[in-house]
Amino acid sequence: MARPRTFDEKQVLNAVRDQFWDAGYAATSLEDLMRVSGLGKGSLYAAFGDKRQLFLRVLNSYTEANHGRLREALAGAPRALDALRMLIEAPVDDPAGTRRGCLMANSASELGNADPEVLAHAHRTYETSTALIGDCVARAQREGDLPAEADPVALARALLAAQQGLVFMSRTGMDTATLTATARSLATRLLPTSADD
Amino acid sequence: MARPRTFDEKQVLNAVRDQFWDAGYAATSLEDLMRVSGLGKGSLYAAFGDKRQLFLRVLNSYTEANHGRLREALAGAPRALDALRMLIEAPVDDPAGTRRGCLMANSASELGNADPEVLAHAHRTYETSTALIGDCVARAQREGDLPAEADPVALARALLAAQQGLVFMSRTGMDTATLTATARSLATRLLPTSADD
DNA sequence: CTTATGGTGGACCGAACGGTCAAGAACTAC
DNA sequence: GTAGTTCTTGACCGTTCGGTCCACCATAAG
Repeated sequence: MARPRTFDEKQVLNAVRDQFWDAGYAATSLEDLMRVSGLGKGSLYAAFGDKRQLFLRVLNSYTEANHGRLREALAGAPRALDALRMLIEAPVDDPAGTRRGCLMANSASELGNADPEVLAHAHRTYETSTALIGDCVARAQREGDLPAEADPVALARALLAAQQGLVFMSRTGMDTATLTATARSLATRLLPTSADD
Repeated sequence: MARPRTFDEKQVLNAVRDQFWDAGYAATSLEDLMRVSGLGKGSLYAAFGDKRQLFLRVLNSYTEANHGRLREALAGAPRALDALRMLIEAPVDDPAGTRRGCLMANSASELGNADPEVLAHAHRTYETSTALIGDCVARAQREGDLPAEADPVALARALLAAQQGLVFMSRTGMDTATLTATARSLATRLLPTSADD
């Protein structure tokens, strides 16, 4: 009935996400968004609304994708403890050139005070992550790999904080070897097993 | 010989620091800086150079002040272990209204990809912090409060990562009680004592 | 006093910003 | 074919940006 779109929405959102991820929200101009998406201003506005709406949409799809991957990783691991270890050591695998940190964390840092919605989104994201990790901790306890007396949620929060801290250090350009050592150090202390002692 | 300045440099730098801290670098305009400092554009430029130079100067004095305070806290504590505990639990004390995170961390997140100098500064900062904390860990080991077999620097890095992670969670608006519990959870696991076991 | 020196504040600049809009192009339904 | 609808493009708008510049001012030295 009408002219069809010439762009793929997912591709555009990915390109826009990378731009925001690389430069931050404020430092990304509409011209940047036009360049990376290949769309004109009018098309961008008609399809996604203004800059902030587009950003929030990107942020949402980013965290949803992240949670999906986290869910898979935690559910798919043969032993829950392995999944938790990988969670902590994952930040290390980022190639040295692409240490952009976590888009959600970067955005919360940049826009926290100015945009309560971003802060609220970050808060919700961490709650969901905590729940996912907490379930995995409980499973590891049932599997006998973690002491049963620990509170799964408290440990999950500790793991999440440690992971975010690691992502941060990674972003500052810490060399891979040191980063790996730090991740191991944290994993060993936060995820004690009888083998470690 | 000439007209004296009518402003106090430290006051101006503090005001400017708070502005950058609240709004971030890109979202802070020269008009904002004029408002919070009470100076005209000409005075700002004559005294501190352009926006970026002023920002870098603020960042430097911020981290220096932070390291000074850290040095004092670590050196002044009767027992080193107490200082390390306080290091981890400090993020909790931030009043709920002023959860602005760490200026250095926020800046690295916002400008990391765009300004290598900021990234390098963050890297140097973390190295210095690690050294300070590492010394304190070694002292705690000498005082018999921490297992002697652990590598002080590795533990220092783990503590630093955990602390940065906590500051992050604090920034997202996590309620104080949960934040406290998370800090305790981390402190207990990263700083084990015979009493805790 | 006069003069030299540096501080101050605001007018001014070109560029870039986010956002709007209208005219035309590409498609489907008929 | 024609009509109707959506998408695309780029010109255009007012605002704000970071930065420069200069006339003016307050002081100290002589």
